[in-house]
Amino acid sequence: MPELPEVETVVRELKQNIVGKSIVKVDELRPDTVFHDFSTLPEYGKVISVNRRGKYIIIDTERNISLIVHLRMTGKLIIVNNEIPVTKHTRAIISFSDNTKLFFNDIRTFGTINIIPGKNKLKFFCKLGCEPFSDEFNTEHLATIFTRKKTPIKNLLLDQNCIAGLGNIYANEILYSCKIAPNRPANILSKTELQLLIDKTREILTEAIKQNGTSISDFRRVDNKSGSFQNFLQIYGKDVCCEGHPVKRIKSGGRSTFYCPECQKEDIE
DNA sequence: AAGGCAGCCTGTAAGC
DNA sequence: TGCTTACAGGCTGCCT
Repeated sequence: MPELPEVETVVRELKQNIVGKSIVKVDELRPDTVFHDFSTLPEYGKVISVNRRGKYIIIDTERNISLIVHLRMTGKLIIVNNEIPVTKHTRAIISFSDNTKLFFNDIRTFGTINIIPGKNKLKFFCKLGCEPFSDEFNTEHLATIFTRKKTPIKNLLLDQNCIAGLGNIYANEILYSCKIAPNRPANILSKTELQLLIDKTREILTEAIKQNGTSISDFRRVDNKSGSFQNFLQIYGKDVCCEGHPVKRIKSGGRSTFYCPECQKEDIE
């Protein structure tokens, strides 16, 4: 599942491959993939930058148009030349003037491409929470947004309006690494635990980016290669934790939650 | 207001 | 063997 490290991996590879190329057109092969408010699709010009915000990929162009891609669960951006055929999962194609193309393949069809005027970017992302690597991600900020939130901490880690970029796998890993039980109400976490949460979040995301992300089901890089962080997972999908304790699996916020009842305390230390 | 959860979708795997 | 069912999960929107 593409989460922050997987999206960051794609963004870094796109930077090397499409910056400076002119976008000729964007074709939608399946309805409800490409969204825009233009009466006719605009001229794009060259790609001037590729960036990430949360799990969104932002492609900015010369003519001040932004293509905002969300991979959701199974979306992939694959750089291809003319010889590689469209598959039944190809939802959209971004074509460049040098005849290379960027295929947007997505088995489950939840992924989207939004084409918006650059000036609307702030509005597009206005509800999104803080970036884990930003200064805004600090204990004071977390204490503020967690106040009066009795929701399990795991659910809040997944809430993109609180923190942008975490998904189910990394939320599990971060909480195990902090020895915090996933069902702990967010508002009872201590200042020390919040700091630990911040440190471990950055540590795990940094290592995952270094490993080009986690290919636990079907994440692929732009050259269709896999990431390797799945080899370093400590709790997600495991039967026993690294201390040898049995791992418990529950549903929280409708998602599989793996935790070690021995290591992850439900009470404040 | 806040929180919980169905629904969107399709491929895979398990169960009968 | 072949059908059915459960599951995976990011995000929106509805309901309580």
